[in-house]
Amino acid sequence: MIETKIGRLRTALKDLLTQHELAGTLPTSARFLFYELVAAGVISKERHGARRPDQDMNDALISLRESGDVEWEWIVDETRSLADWRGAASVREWVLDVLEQARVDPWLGDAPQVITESRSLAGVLRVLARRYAIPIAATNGQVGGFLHTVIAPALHAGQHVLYLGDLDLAGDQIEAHTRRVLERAVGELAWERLAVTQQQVHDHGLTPIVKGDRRYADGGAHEAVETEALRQEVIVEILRGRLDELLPEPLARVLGREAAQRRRLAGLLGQQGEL
DNA sequence: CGCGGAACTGATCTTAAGGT
DNA sequence: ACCTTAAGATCAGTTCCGCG
Repeated sequence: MIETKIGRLRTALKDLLTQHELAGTLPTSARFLFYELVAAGVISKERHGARRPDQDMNDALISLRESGDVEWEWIVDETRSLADWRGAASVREWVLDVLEQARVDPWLGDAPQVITESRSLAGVLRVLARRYAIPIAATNGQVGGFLHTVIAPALHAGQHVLYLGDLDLAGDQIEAHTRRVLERAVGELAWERLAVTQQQVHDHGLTPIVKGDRRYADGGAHEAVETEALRQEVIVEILRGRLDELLPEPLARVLGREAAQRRRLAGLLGQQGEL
């Protein structure tokens, strides 16, 4: 067994992914794995030279995926997507194809909007958002146009916004800016910071790291806790718990009605023959 | 007060160089 | 030939500092 740096990283990654598999938190993202390995003390967040601290891990991850030790599907790439507008042989068949995606709104027209700072967080929360039939978006750091063109038009005054972002200087600035832009566009929102909060840092015994911000003449030293410092499992539970509290009706009942309606509609369409 | 430049947020991949 | 490390690329958008 060769104890190389990349070899150790591969082993640590493989173990970590096995844990994710057992915990049911797959897929995950490279960024989460990185922070979890940092938290576990396997790798350092400190930069040595010009190479970024996550690059060794990414190299290890790529080789694991290419060798087949890690399923490609276990890691989501938040930066890329496929736009697919293909049709079916007939409209009837198309409707049958997409019937699985048809949802009943458990929120009576007032679903909360989830907004995350990082793409990776939105990626791992997406399965939950789908189950609860709510919209989810990542700002991906500082952003302007996207808020005006996509998010604001889908929001209304008073709507619940559940925000998840880093607990640090830049994270606060990003949240404040996001909220300012959206509230100026649609009016006051029921804005709630779900994570990371000072309370969670306390409850989960998280240790803030000291970050600098070289935009500031004095070095801008400040304490910071990244969202990924809370384990993926914990973040998922935080959102799930809040959504359950906000739901006007237990989710299981709505999902039951939804499935029954789908079956009836599939039955009706099936009797129509070729249209 | 306006503006340019630098720094920051976010994510991942490729290529070159060095070592065995 | 293969493995590891180093360094670079790419993108949009916001915020802060300092200068004129």
